[in-house]
Amino acid sequence: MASTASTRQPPPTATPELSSSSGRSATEARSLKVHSEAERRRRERINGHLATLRRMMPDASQMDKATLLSSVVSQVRHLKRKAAETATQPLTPVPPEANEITVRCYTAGSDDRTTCIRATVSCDDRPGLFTGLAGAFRGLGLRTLRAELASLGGRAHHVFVLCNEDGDVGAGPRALERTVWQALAQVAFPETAFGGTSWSKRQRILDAGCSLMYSLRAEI
Amino acid sequence: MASTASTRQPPPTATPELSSSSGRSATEARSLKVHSEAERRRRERINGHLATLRRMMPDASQMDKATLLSSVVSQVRHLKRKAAETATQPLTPVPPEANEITVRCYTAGSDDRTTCIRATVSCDDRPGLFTGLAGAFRGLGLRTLRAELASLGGRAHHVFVLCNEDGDVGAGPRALERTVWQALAQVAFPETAFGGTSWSKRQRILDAGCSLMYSLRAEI
DNA sequence: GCATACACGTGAGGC
DNA sequence: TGCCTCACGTGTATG
Repeated sequence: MASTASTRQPPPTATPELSSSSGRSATEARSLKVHSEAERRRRERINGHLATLRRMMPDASQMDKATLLSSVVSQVRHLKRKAAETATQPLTPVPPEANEITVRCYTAGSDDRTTCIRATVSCDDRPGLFTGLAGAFRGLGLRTLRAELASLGGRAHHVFVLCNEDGDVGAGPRALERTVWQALAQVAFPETAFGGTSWSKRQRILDAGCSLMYSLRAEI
Repeated sequence: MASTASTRQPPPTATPELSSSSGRSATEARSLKVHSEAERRRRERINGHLATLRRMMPDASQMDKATLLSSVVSQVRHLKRKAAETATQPLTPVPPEANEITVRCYTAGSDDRTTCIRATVSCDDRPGLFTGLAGAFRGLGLRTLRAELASLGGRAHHVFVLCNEDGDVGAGPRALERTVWQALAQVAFPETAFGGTSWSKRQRILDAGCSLMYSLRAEI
């Protein structure tokens, strides 16, 4: 099934016996000719666009028409969703209502030497918050590779990607995560006395006093 | 041209005179029948996908097939470009090689009371740079609304959206831009003694000494 | 009448 | 061989 499709040669256009011999009047025959020619032009237009689509789709050179169109349908669906997602996500999303700090430590690159940290902070915004968070990383000897911040309606959401400057994880990734988390918590929620509240496992602590939820995720 | 296309009724499937009367053997006739039926199924598959595409495209209900396909081509092109743009833009792009600080002051919202500033900084990365820039805004009484930072290969690119905390532009937007620009320059390029170099107009200064280009843009 | 667009059945060629 | 896909010319409907 599915012959080469795009490289197929049409048979030499067997000219429909135009004149004489058949039970056709001359005008009938000519009108039939212009008709078939118009129809061929129509086919060429359609197949031209089909060929263009084939070139635009991945691995579509051997697909038959129906399969090609079906893949176009999926591709359009996929692209539409992707465009819609990224259109609302170019910057960090609208700051969520829940207060939350997440810290995840991972190794990037082919060698497992480069340790990266992804940290997010959602909290009430206030003057100096951003500076404070940035300073916290500096104090920990972490370099900021990427950062995104959105502030809206008194709420702020931050995303940071950091790396350990000396490439040394020290006491291990879990301990590093805990340290970062505590440093961020001190800046983001200074009013809350934060001890070493149960980092050992993923947990959610509902602080009834200020109606805040602090959650700590060891994985994502 | 272009009849309703999607609501067209096929003529009642004029069954090709199957048996008898024609100069066909019975097996020939039957094979011809299964052939034409297979061909119809094939057409139905293709047209089914075309109908799906028609539903997905805007205002395509009256298009003929060729026009529909041509609009699908444009749509896919458009979506691909959009997806590619936003895919590489969710974070700030790869840090450019040229050193540059841009500051633009504008009024956001329906009322012209809210003054915003968009500032970008491209420079060599170093520990504490991010903290320094964030601190510069803090020192100027500016609140950071949005921020993006990318650091790659020793280069860093920052985008900030700020607002004046007290909503007061003070000596006017141009003066504010100048102030912000100078503060950022002091952090980003401390080795360069930066005077009040010609803010008055958009300009580019090529500093031959360190092969850096500082450009200042009053508009974007 | 003319132009256009569609569905159809058929022949040809590829696995 | 049979099954599949394609291009073709035709009949027919619409404007």
